[in-house]
Amino acid sequence: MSARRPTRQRAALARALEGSTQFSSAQELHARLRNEDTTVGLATVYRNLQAMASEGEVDVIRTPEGEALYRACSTHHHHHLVCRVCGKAVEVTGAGVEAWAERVSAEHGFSSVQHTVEIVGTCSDCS
Amino acid sequence: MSARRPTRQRAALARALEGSTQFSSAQELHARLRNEDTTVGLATVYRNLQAMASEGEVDVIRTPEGEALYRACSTHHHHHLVCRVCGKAVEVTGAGVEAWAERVSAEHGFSSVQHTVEIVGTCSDCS
DNA sequence: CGCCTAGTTGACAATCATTCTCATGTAATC
DNA sequence: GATTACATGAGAATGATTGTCAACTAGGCG
Repeated sequence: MSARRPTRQRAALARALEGSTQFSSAQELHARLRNEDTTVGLATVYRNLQAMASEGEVDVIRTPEGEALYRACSTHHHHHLVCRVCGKAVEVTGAGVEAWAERVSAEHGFSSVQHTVEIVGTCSDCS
Repeated sequence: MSARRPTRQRAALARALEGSTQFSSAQELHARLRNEDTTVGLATVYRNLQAMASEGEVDVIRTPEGEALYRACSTHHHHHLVCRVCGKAVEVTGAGVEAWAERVSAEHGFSSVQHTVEIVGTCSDCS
């Protein structure tokens, strides 16, 4: 919970994340920074992404291939609707889903549940 | 879509999958086979797992670390409630969730949608 | 302002799951 | 039994991610 120290690298990474509404891989973010003025080490990108994720500042999803994708994210609980072609992501909420997850978990005696919901499809621009 | 050829290795893998109700990684399955009489190459395990997954014979989920886990699975559409401690997995269905996913997708102009829902918690035995 | 200390960084090696390569094996067909 | 196309296995290759460790720097202190 210690306040992390603001650094040039961290700021650049945050900027790169804010600059896109789509999910990007760590590698992409690293490359994007490299193409600009700022140079940030790959390990640093990973470290900060991890830190930001555990602070809830970014969201993480996984491609079917298992690669992690990150995106700056508002802090309320929500899920994603992702275009499989262009990667565009829309945040969606669903009170019904939350309730369903709770109920199902309780029915089976599970506690401390978390859930992930990802919807993948083809958006109107790409179909 | 060609019928795959039945082989000793494929059968052994199928048996290993049937033998457990929990999700197992490809590495685990490979090790389990190795400990028994049957020896199956790691590449073969991956190849068959992949083939079986695309035929819908097994389900695939990903650990938070990105490792793929497989499990023999009945063919109807459903989701999983997984214990984060012991790995026990319960199949759950939720008509409400399906409907919600459809509606949300349509609202945003998405088509050909697929969705994944995973609920992770601590089961009664492990809490 | 100059110094100290602990958190940060970056280059690169190391890991680890997964995929690729290609020579060899084998099920199905004739 | 001969043929052929698909399957297998050993090991190399890949590629994302993590670990290592010396060099760097933000912030507090005098």
